[in-house]
Amino acid sequence: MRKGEQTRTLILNEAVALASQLGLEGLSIGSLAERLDMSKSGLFAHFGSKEDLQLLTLKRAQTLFFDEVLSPALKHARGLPRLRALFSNWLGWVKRNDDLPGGCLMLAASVEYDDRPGAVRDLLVAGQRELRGAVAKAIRIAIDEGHLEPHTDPWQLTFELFGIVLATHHDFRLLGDARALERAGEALERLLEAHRAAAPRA
Amino acid sequence: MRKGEQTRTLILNEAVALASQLGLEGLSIGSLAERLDMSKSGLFAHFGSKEDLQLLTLKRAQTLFFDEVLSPALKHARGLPRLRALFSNWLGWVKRNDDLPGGCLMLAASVEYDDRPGAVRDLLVAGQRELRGAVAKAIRIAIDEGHLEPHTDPWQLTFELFGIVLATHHDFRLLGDARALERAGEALERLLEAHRAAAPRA
DNA sequence: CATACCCTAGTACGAACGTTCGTTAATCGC
DNA sequence: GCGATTAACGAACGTTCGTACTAGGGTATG
Repeated sequence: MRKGEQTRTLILNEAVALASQLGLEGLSIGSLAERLDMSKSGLFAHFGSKEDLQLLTLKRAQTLFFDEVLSPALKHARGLPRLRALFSNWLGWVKRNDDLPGGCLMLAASVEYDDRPGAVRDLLVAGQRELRGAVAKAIRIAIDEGHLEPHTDPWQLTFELFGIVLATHHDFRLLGDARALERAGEALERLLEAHRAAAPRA
Repeated sequence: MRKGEQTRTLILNEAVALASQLGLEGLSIGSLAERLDMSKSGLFAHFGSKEDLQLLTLKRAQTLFFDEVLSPALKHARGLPRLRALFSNWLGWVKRNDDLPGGCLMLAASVEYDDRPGAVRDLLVAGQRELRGAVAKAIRIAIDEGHLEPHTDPWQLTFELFGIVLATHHDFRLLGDARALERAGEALERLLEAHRAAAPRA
């Protein structure tokens, strides 16, 4: 890897951490440079504009998410086990503090850009659509496997799962309530129980 | 009412709208003054500092919320009717566009300040605690009335209700998905059904 | 080892930020 | 209606913002 490319990666990693605390808009080139012991201009040269930096920062966070939440879940058995793994990984992502000290960046950016049209918002929407699709697919597979009852609506269940994660994030981050994780687990179980197939096919 | 007091109210109303779009941090005194055809210094004189403006803006939004969501719900019959009214009002708050063009200000501020200690965060936490307490109380009443089964955990149910609202806000605001409101209704029904008392006492 | 390129730092810019100042104009209580 | 109080203004403060330049040193390739 070229020198520039590796410092660029270094910059983006720090940018993800900083943006998770200050938001994508609050993330400033000056403070980012200071954190990395670089000059503002030297850092800026890596990105043509601030929007580029924001987009690449968001993309980096999305990649991290898919690598650490979605991808590992695919290693688990199709159906409920995979769905549970996905949920568990997701909660792990929510509470991770090392490279996301301010909580999920996509979530923060969603609130920030939900009424600000542009490339950032488009990227957020695309990522969210991809995530929803993946969850819904996992649910559909669980139905096919006979783990969930056939009448289960994958999109509705995805919606409710997402709600649990959002509430967990909120309680864990703002209120500092660690019990939110147990609450999330309980909510998941009740949700799955309500849609559990009467008699497993296999 | 004194002259200063009424322009102050005018300022705060506009501040709530602007902050709902740009966040409490993104809300700048200059742009706010421009919107109101005032001078920056004239506006600033009403508040000793930007943090004061932020705090008063947030308080105004909280008052609006309690007046339009919680308070009207108390007029409905104790138990499930009141709980449903509360939820319905809440969804109405989420989708209102006139004075909250950028979505719920408390929610935006929560994401912005969840990792920024200070007076703003404290106010947010206090408001959230009050809200949670009110919802949990409504649930407890519904249990006492025999509408929900006695083993229902009010805090757990409050948590899950909150999750549904959060997911609705997200889908409605970021994805522009109006079906989120129907999804929320369906999720509420499933949740209430799971906790419904077998035989109503009254 | 030499050369070409790629980084990075330095400097400067106009604009916007929150804040303070002194002053004028409007409003209030008597 | 007069005098005291309050509301609003315009200008300027120092700082930080994102963004252009110009050089010079480090790195990788021939």
